[in-house]
Amino acid sequence: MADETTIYDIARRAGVGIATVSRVLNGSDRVAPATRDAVRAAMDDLGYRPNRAARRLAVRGPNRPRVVALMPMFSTNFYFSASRPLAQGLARANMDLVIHDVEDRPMKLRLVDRVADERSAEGLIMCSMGIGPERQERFLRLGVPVICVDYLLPGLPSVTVDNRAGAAMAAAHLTAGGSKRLGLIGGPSEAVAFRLREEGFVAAVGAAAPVARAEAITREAGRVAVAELLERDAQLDGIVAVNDLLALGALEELRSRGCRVPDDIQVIGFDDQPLMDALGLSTVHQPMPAFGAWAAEAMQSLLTNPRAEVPSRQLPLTLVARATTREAPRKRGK
Amino acid sequence: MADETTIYDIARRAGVGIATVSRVLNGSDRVAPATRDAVRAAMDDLGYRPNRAARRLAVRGPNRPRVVALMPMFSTNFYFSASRPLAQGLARANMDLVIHDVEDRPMKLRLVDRVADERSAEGLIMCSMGIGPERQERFLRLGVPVICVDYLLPGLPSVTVDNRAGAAMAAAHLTAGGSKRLGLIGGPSEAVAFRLREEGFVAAVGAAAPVARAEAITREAGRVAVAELLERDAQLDGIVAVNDLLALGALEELRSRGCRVPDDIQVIGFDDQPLMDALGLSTVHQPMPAFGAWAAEAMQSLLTNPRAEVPSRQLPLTLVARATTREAPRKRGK
DNA sequence: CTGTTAGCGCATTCAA
DNA sequence: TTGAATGCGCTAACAG
Repeated sequence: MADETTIYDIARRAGVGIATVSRVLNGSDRVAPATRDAVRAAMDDLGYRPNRAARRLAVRGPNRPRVVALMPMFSTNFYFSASRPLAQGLARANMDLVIHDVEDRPMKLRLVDRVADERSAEGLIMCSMGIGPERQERFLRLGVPVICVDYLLPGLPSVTVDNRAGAAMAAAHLTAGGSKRLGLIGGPSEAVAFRLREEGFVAAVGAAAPVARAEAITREAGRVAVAELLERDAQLDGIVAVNDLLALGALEELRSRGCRVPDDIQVIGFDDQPLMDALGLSTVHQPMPAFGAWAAEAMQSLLTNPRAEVPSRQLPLTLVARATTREAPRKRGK
Repeated sequence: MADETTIYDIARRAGVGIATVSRVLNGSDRVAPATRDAVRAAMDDLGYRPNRAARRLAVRGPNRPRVVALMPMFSTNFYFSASRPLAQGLARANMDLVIHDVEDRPMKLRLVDRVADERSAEGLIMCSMGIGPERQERFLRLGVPVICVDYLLPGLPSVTVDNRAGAAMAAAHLTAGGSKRLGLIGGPSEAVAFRLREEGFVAAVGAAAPVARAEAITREAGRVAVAELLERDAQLDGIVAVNDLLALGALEELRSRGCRVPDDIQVIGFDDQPLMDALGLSTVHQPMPAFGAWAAEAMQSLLTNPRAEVPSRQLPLTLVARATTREAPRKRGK
């Protein structure tokens, strides 16, 4: 918008030819110091910024594919764990990765439309979020593959886990350990994964079980949530949290109230993010790096052969029994 | 290299004009299905990939500044914590962030040269690593600002902490708590920050103190390292680790051997990465998000005004006394 | 519906 | 040391 000054402008301003401008731009030493300074002065005056696209086109720079990944980093450690293999996989395939931290829905739409409008990427990775049908259609027409990570979208390749089943598994584990009255700490409802886990829990335990939705993915929010749960039913003897941090917060609150875990109340989280083993939290393990690895591979094959058949994949969820539940630990206890 | 086919090639191959090719490329519906298919077939045959630079130039797409950040994500959680504010800050300033996970020195050099050769970025952020003088000079000539995060490089704006002082502070804390014989768990020597912390420790405690360098930044490596330390001096009663994960591993090993921490041996880490409070690890706190925030701001001002004076900044390190050391916790204990 | 013709902003010969 | 001319690959009118 504001940046429309070109080398022609500055050439005129400095009273030289565009070739000279180009020279100082590229740090050539075949320019008289005097003219160089004049050109630089002109550039400063006009607030000149070289146009990257034009430069690359002119130098016939390699046309490395670029893929942009949209992710709500806010939530958890999940994205960090998933990003690494993603970045490495794409790098190996010689592709650039642009990561955008999406804060809300409007921002998501803006970014998505931007890559479509500006053709700024040859591939799009949506993490934990969808993309409207019309936009999906648009990318299809543009020939820009879109894949989903941690989000199931019919018609698009995606990696997911069965969140419902995972939550049910967690509940069953507590029940097997002897808990009779379970409660759930849910998460912000914008996150589909949390909603699904909540559904899975309710389906398994019954609609009568108390549910408290944390407002953020923090330990503090977890503490608040258990408090709410206990207020609704002081007899609760089992807590399922849709996320490890929430479970950790619950744990802290319970302990500070003198509750013994897992003797009085069992607690289980979800994700098995790093260090949960050190903290002894029982949880549902999600193979986070596998999400990123799959995405990198899927994108690569899609960019190699646009009509490639990339099957969606459902990653396994495994229960990891540790110190906050009563059932005997099995494998994966690490 | 391999990708030199242009719309001219596919136009000829399909027996149509380049405009038509461009149309199918952009998903226009003003193309006869038959010709569309023919064009697509031609594109497939020739393995055509549109040149992004050319498209952007043609559509007069906005010339959003791009900054690439090189970081060795391998090491720790540090980069994750620092990346978020970086990404958000740059996004707010309307700049694109390309993150590269650098695995080793050769890779670093390749990437650095690439952004210089291809003029693929208007700004460069080096995390925890340097850039040779000649390359630095080259970027200067190209007018591409380079800034350093977690690495002190004379002549370049940088954010750092005083790693030496931090390690000394850690050692002093153990001493104040009564430890007489300290040992250090160092890190891989490629990482300058670890080297500096080691130096700081040695300077404070004396060259006679045992040092064991972990081969990786993992708890397992930490266990191995303490074992080595104890073998060298079974009377050790204080361990300083250059990183939290290493300290955690040490803690595990010590406990598994029946050592009581902090009664028999005090342990302190470095970084204060997330969850360290929950684990009760005493450590030296590093304001990780501040690194990213500074970088975003510095880069923005540099791109706004190339000749802006961006002063380097040294962030404060604070000691956080928790359950693995004997000194009474002060502020920041959380 | 489709082909022709101009640029987009810059790097680069090639002369001067 | 410098300037004029040419082309990079593609999109966008403008004719047909």
